[in-house]
Amino acid sequence: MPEKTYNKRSHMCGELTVADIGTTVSLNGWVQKRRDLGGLIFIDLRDRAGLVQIICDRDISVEAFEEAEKIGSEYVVSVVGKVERRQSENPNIPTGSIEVYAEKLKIVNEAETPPIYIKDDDDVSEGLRLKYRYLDLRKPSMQANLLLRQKVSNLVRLFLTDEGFAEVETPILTKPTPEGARDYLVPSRVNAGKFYALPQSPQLFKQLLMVSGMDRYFQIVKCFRDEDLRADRQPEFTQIDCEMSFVDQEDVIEINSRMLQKIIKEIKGVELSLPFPRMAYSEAMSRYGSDKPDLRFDMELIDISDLMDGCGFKVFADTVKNKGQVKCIKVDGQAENYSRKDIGKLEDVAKTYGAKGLAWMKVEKNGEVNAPIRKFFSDDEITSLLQRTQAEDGDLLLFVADTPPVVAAALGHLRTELAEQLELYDADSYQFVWITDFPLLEYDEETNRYVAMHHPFTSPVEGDREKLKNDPAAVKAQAYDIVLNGYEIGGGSIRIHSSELQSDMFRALGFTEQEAQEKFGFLLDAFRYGTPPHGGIAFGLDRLVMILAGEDNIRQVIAFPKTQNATCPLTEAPSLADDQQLSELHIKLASTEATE
RNA sequence: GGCCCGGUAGUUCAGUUGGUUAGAAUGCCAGCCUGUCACGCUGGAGGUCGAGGGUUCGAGUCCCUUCCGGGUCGCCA
Repeated sequence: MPEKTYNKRSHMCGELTVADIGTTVSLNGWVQKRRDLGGLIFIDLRDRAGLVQIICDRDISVEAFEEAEKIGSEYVVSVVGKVERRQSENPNIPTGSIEVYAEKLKIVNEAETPPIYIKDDDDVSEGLRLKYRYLDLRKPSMQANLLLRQKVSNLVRLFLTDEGFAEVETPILTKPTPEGARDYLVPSRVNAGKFYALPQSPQLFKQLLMVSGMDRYFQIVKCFRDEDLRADRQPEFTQIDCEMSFVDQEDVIEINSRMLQKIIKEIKGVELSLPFPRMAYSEAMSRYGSDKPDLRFDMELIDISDLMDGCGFKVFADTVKNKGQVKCIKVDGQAENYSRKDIGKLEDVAKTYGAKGLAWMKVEKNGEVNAPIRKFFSDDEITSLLQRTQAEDGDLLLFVADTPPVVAAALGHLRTELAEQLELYDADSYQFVWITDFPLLEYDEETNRYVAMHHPFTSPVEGDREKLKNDPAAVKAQAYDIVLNGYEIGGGSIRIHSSELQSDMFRALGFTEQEAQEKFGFLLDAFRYGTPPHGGIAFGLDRLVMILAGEDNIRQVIAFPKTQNATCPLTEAPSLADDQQLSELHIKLASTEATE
């Protein structure tokens, strides 16, 4: 047997403690740092568990010392030595009370100087980090995030399995789904001119599993949407996907609330009480200007439309006359701290969401209202405004007048922007809220028809079935989103389980019988053979883990994410296909540029 | 598709109204150093200023185009 280049490992570096003093250990890891004092060499050796200091002294082993003189950062080395208490402790690392005297030291593999620093408090550009992701993932924080992710997945698997859910895999090569996000298409070689799509979610399959009597299903599953990326959006992402038979909305909310409660308990050690708060969609929009309100702080939107009806400020009065809204938020005690320039920046935020401007008033310490628009209002109007807003001396009021959706979006985002600036919430708190009673449909100006707000398989609430035919906009859905700290982390619905109602739904969406049959015929067929009432939910695992990890983008909790261009700097995907491949797939490129 | 920010040494950045040979820190290399832990000291190497074009006597700096990264609006049932 040839000698191995490394010694069999006895311990992980980061796991050694004072209890190991006196024992001889065998460690394998990467060289975080070498400190060469001339006659004495210190090495910080790193593995997944952490760092430990190795000391190389000629008096212990000349061979080990001479080997240590050759090593550089990120070399892979194998060390055998005795654990000793340190002469002077290093309180900055968990193993700081001990060190290992190297008796044997082997260089297992050399390393080029890494292009990025392997340490947590780096500020290397993300493009480089992704190009050298295998180095980036050596950082303790990134490893911790991946391990946290696994812990959450495990908790979910255990919990759902205990609750009687069966984990079933569904196809990745499947049928394009209209009515949703853009699909990733996969050409079929065997069926010329035809395409699979990657699933945006296993929606239809999980419903079919209910028809087949699996009763309770879950899957931790990759989903794909060919849409533009954001800090919390990747084109491929992971869902915790669940479906249950013979349940209503309350059942789904109950069981999933318990699951989330357990996750927060196990991961964060925080005991949240159930039930989580609920809020109707319309209430969330009117009070917080968002269907994913961050309830860690107040600063609610205050409707002053009625007070502004016929007021002297034409912008407000006209908005109200034209069926618009005037709303404001009150920023407690910040009148002094926001200069005109600061407010100008807030106005830019509001304008991003379609507001034409941002009006403001400052209530001075003496109770006087200071604002460029003060002159347009009577004293009575100011009095009732202050009364309505409960504004006190030193408060800042910010107003937006526009259509209800613009007012909601502008003030809603301003609210969260201000909360961030003013640190109005505890970063370690976890505030869940279920948003319910969504509209079933919304009118799409572009295509001049109604589209499903959730998806076309969502059941209307019991009483609204008839309205589907004569007043579609008024129909409420049995749909629910779960929101955590202002992030939508999951959503679901009770599904339609009768083929008649499903047909009515398709009609409301403007599908002909034939179109419905072409696109979803297999589902409608299945529904004819005895379908249980069913419903479910899907969570965005990446987002959930992101929040639990305290990160502000999901790339930090995904091992190999894509850039904003949906490319992978590491593998350089996507890439060109050669002519042979294209011809096998019966594909001819329209643009010649891409073939160069 | 739109808007905003960024791209200068391996890395993170500075670089004035356009003007000498583009700097710093860190990393890297060499030498010295037996208790360091952001080791220290001395010396050294290292640049297509993202790319292309233009204005100019002269461009890292101004203009145009383009590529890349990030944020965001639209989009994401």
